[in-house]
Amino acid sequence: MTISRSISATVSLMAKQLTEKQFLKNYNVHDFDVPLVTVDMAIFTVKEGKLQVLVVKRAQHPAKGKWALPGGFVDMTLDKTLNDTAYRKLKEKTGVDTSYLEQVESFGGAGRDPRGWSVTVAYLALISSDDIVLSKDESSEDVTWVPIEDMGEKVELAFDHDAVLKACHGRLKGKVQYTSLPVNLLPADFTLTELQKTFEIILDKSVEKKSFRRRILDADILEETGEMKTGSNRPAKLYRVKPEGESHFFARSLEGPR
Amino acid sequence: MTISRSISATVSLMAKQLTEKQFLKNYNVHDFDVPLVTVDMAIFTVKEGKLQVLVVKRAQHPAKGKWALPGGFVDMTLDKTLNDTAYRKLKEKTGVDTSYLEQVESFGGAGRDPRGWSVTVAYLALISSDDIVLSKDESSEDVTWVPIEDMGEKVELAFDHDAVLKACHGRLKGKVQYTSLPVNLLPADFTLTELQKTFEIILDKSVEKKSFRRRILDADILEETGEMKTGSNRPAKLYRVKPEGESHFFARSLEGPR
DNA sequence: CCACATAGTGGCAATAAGCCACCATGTGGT
DNA sequence: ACCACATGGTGGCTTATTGCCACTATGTGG
Repeated sequence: MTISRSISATVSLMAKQLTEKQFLKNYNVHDFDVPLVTVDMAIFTVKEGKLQVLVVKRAQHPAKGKWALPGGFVDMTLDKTLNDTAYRKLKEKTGVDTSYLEQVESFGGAGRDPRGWSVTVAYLALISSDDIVLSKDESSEDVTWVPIEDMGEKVELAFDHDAVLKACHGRLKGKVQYTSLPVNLLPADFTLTELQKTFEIILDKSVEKKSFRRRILDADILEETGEMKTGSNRPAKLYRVKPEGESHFFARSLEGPR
Repeated sequence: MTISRSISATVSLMAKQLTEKQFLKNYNVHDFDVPLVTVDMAIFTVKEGKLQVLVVKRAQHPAKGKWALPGGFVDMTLDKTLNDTAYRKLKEKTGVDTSYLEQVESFGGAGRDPRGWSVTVAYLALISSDDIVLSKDESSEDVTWVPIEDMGEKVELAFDHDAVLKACHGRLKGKVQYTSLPVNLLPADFTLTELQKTFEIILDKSVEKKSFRRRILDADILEETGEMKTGSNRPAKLYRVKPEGESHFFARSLEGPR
């Protein structure tokens, strides 16, 4: 039984605690109020023509001062489910309380956090950049958007958050191939061209205009607002997502050029 | 370090322990060896023309005597990752140590287990019924296969395992639409008709023969063994999965008849 | 008032699935 | 030995969906 710790005062307590836990486990008795589980999330938005992720500078040890995905411990007094934790964290960091949210994968192991065996449940969130109200001052945390292409070189993540992010990014790219997910990255009203651009940014490749429009329109998930987006050149029809038309699955994936 | 204590004697310790944990959490110090996390799995096989799931009769409280999905606590002394736990559990229950294994979803909440807030990481496993060596006596647990269609009426699951199973079954059905997953439910060598039947059993609908064969063969994931399956009527070519041809994704989903 | 950029469409080619009839080749009964 | 039968396997057309690309439509701004 190895216990390495800097806080010497707790060492003796820990030893006893470990055996108590072991004992309790053997008798199938558990009623702890602090599950050793965290939720970490990859919150995506499209800003300045780039897919960006929200990262937070850690204010506490371990990895103090390093960038990490937003997240934290499940709070059993506040959260009834894991989803509650995810929504709470999303709200804390972005001010957004309704958005696309999806559980992606859980990462657990002895090596991923210096504090020992831990589990994190990774979530994917998509929000419109319009909705963001970054609460920089609120918790005096440094919060910022980083283009996904800059991750790894310009910004390095603590713990195994690079793997967590990779899983979330992979899920996003995968789903975009055969669903209408990207509508969740746009404001309520948008043009088809804006939607197509969003697809292209996520897939990092161009999409054929006619095919794209047919696909989306035939799916019958959008409705015209009646308004037009005016600005430069020919105005474009504005669309919004039909009620309950949120997540449509297509029979074929969005292919690239032959 | 002795672990000899009666359950009643631990009650008072429980209160202190909670505060110790709270203390530790506040200082971001965690080094417990018993994460309050379980892994539960839906182990599928196809037997007697039916998709079946492995269930275990619980030998201990809570839900003693009720059926449940196989699973259990992460053992930090044995498991380096969550996948290790899953593989260990799979081996314990079926004797199989290599098979298709995939993490599906995590379920966490205050209400899912009477012992309190808990998290389970659900896994999906596919094994060939040939490989099974049920270890009934080993842990004196009652272990049995149940056709998925009998779940709910003939067999009820403890905790929220019905939801866990539903998620795993849903994942399986979803993936079978556009991958070659079912090869993992067959023995090493099989005929195309056997593979097609497996698809049909999982999807619970018939699949067009020619379309199916084209799809699989064009994907170039199988190779002929050179042997023929003889038995009744015209013998059929035997195939096996090419090395690294395990999980092929198709551009289009497997549709039913129009 | 005209060039231009962007919105939106027509129509055919290419791809992959559905459909179904037909041929191939064993086993087993007489 | 032979033939009915069940199952394996294929040819070839139809249908559905996407790719392709040129062409038309309609505003803005000089």
